[in-house]
Amino acid sequence: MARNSPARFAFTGNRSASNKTPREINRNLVFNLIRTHQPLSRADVARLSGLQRSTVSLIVEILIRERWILEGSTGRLPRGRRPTFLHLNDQRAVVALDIHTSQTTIAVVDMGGKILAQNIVTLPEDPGKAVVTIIREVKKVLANNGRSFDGIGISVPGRPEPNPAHPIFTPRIKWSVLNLQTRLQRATGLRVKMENVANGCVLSEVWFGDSDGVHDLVVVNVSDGIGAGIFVNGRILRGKDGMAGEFGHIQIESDGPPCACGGTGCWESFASNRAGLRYYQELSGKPMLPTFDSLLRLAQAGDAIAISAIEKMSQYLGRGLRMIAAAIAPTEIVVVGEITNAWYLFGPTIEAEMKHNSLPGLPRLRPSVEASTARLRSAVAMVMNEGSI
Amino acid sequence: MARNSPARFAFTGNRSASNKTPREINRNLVFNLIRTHQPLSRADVARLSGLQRSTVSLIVEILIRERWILEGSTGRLPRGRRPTFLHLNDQRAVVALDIHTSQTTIAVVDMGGKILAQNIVTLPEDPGKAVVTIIREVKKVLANNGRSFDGIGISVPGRPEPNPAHPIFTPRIKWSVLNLQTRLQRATGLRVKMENVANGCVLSEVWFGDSDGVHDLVVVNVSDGIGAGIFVNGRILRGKDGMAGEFGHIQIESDGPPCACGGTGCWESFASNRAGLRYYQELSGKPMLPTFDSLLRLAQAGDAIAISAIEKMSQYLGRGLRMIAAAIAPTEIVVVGEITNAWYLFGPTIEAEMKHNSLPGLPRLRPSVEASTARLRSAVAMVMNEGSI
DNA sequence: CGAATATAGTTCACAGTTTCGACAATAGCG
DNA sequence: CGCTATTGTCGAAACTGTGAACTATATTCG
Repeated sequence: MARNSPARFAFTGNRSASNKTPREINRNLVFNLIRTHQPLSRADVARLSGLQRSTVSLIVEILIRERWILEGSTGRLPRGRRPTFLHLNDQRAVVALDIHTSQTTIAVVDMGGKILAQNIVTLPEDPGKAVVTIIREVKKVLANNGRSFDGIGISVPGRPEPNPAHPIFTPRIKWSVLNLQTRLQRATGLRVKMENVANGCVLSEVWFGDSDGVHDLVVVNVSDGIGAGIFVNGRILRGKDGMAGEFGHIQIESDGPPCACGGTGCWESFASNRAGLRYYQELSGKPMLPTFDSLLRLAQAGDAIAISAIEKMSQYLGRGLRMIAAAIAPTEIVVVGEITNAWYLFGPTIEAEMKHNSLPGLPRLRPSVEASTARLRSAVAMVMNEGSI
Repeated sequence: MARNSPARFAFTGNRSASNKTPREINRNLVFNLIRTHQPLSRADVARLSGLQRSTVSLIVEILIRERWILEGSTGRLPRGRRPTFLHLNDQRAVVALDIHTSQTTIAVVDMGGKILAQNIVTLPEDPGKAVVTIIREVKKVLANNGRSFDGIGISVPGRPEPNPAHPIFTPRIKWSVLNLQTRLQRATGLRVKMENVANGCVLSEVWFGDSDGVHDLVVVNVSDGIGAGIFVNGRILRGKDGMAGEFGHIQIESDGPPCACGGTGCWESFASNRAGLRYYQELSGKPMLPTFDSLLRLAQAGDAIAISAIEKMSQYLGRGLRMIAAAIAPTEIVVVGEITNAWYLFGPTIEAEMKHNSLPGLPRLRPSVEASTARLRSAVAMVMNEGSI
């Protein structure tokens, strides 16, 4: 009656495989191993991938011919033939745009994630002029570098999913980012990719992170609003129209303040930078501070009211992260935003609030180090990643 | 400067591919096509899969030899050779267990999802006796059927993820479900798989659903508590220790009633069946009704207080679904539970509340038809699915 | 100094796949 | 009966990874 159960039937997708499929898979595997572990010899790659040395040699030959990787120096071993190290072709690079409401950074990043050049531009208020300025600056970068560029990656706040049915969900940026994408593409001839900030940071973590087993991860971007990038089962959870991860607009109190989204009591009304500034105003009775950085500086200087405001903001942050933990149960939550510049003021309160009354198995919490670097590096991942994440 | 960009580098996983890999992929593809679209001729499969007819023939030969599928009758066409229809081998079946707090259903389900036999057992309170009863009943089923069984699939409330670090999270079931799994396996020699109810319904939707492009989907199980199964990017989102989808324990009011999880103001305290019963008690001043079904019957009979209680419960359900929509942005939310037996009392209020102050792009909302069937059918998917979903 | 040992990288015959064109089987239609 | 269309099979060709044998190169030890 019982039957030995040999093969079962996995869902391997809806596309059929040809006899070229294994090469495609192994090519990706070899390249990604070199990308993340460089320098590496052919034999190293064979050991890490489980492929035969002969197969690795064939694939490496292709990758060299296509100028993705280069042969470098030879290594030294206790005995035996010396290995030839392989590494990424660092002549190939992308242009990275990191667009904020206040300022925009334009940079050159090589395929290994190294930032080779970087400058900050303040964009004009006028939508049309802003786009023109960006295009001009990008062209300047392209002209001033002898390198070949593989594309342009843009990190933007909001949700730049190209669905004509819904307007782009980019609060507080007046000009159309979608417009920018097509115009840049036409002006430069390069592939232009765009990603939400939080998703961009996820890509950076995944492409340049040192963890081999890429675990489930949520990146929470705390800024004027709060958005999250969700990485689960090896892919970014985008959802319909790219709207997944909008935890900032989840109602956490029924009698909360109104939000720009039309609702009331949204999490970001209680836990964003703007909420922190509001708390300071309410507690101090003084006029609203001009920037969140000024609140941080006050708190760092020991201002009791500023510290209280940050305390309150942190409590709500922790409560929201608890919500994310219950919904997604990631192994790790990474926080991005201005608050990471003074994490010691936030972290303990956030962690305490998360631990309070939560389900078992809380995720690790970690502030992003060098988030601006992460945003720029994400451009590489955007250009390289062909919709596979 | 610009470079034509041919191949990019997808993350295709960490395992290398051999020259047998395409066969494995195509075998799965062919089988799943036949499984979901039967009956189908070889030529049909070739058209649907994009594979050559010759390749399909080779794979079909294997599937027939391994007794997964059978050749059936021949079709009739306007002209040309008559096709031979292929269909699942309906002699192969699994045993399905649908465990509730109150009662347990045991059934025989063939690979096509047809329920061949079914009987309901009331389990003794005592943990040890309950397990013994289940094993006895399963053995009875195995003996009374001439069929060969591929395994046993069990649908349980709670989170039966096998992590020794955390106790199984199965509220209100006293005996260890993990214990049941190993003991059943030993007693029958069959592979025994277990899944949370909500995830099981997701599996049913995905394996037996008529949609080809399997979209993102969240199944919300409304019962004594509320749990959700999340299907995104072609896989179930399980999260750390299988704890993803615990929306029921997200705090939606800071001053809410205490919850069994230790927190306060959890969504399920406001929107579960128990909440509905509590509302009725509060509004009527009468003692607590014995079952949720009795509340439904009162409302169906026109009892104004019962209807009010359901109204209140529905509002909170809608609010929570809005939360799920913001977090996951699925294309569809399927509701499972007793409330689907009187959906007309709940649906309109839930939908109205969801629409109220939500982000653009709300998911479709749909009550599950025949949820008990879905739970039983999920056993097939559990047994067949080798961790690929 | 030379042999032994060990490692890196290459070569080649072979087996597993899909593809693609050719072909046989089969049916309807004029 | 011949024409056309469709299904299913066959076989050569192309692509791929495997695994053993082989070359290249370095260290160590007698």
